[in-house]
Amino acid sequence: MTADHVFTALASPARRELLRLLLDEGVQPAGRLAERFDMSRPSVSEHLKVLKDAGLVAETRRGRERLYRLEAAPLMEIRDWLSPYERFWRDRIGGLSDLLDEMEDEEDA
Amino acid sequence: MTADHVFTALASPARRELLRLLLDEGVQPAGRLAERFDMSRPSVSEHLKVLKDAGLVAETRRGRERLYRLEAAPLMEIRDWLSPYERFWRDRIGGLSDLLDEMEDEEDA
DNA sequence: ACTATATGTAGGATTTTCCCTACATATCAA
DNA sequence: TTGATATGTAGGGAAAATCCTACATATAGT
Repeated sequence: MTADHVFTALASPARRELLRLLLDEGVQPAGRLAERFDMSRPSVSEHLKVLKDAGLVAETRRGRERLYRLEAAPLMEIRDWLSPYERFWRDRIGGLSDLLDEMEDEEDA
Repeated sequence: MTADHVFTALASPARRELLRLLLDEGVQPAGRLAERFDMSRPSVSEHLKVLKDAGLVAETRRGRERLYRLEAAPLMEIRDWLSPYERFWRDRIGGLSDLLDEMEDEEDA
């Protein structure tokens, strides 16, 4: 459930696709999700486990199937991690921070 | 330089730390960056290469050293990827989308 | 030219990830 | 109870990531 787990979970295209499916199509049982992949069902199940450990999905048991739903909250951590960088690429267009960076660099020149 | 490369690059704590150092302290030569890590200098060099391939850093040669600078633009892609999920976790507090998700789920009930 | 410095690359050992095929478990339906 | 369905887990093999120690290359300084 740490930020590290979240970054790791997002590193896999298959897992990002799982999140997308849950976002676009809502809660679904594991089997229905697995159908969409060019991969064995147990492998998809493993990916779901990684997502669950990262807190990105939650499961609810309904009869013999398990419904997975998106838990987007951990993505807030990614957003928070990202935000300090926004300033940087916004300013680069103006070129001001470029100048500042150059000056900073002169420290060891 | 694809989004996939960026996600992969961000999956490593060492590489995220490199980005943070460049953000907080500005342009630096490879050696000064490597000093901060509990890891061999060549390993840090490899991490820098991964970041460079992802477009997250750029290098400039100055004499015998290579200055690395942050290139935050690819992080915009991450931000874009993230944005569709914002709606989701914002709404969950109100509980409205929970209801909608439940309804969507009833499709196959 | 010669030595020291800054850095990337090669090659390899270890660990981790990814994906598969069995198999176990639980539930549903007759 | 019996058989089918839905799903997770075990075990293992192949591929990729990670990190290391040499080594090669280029520049700086004397």
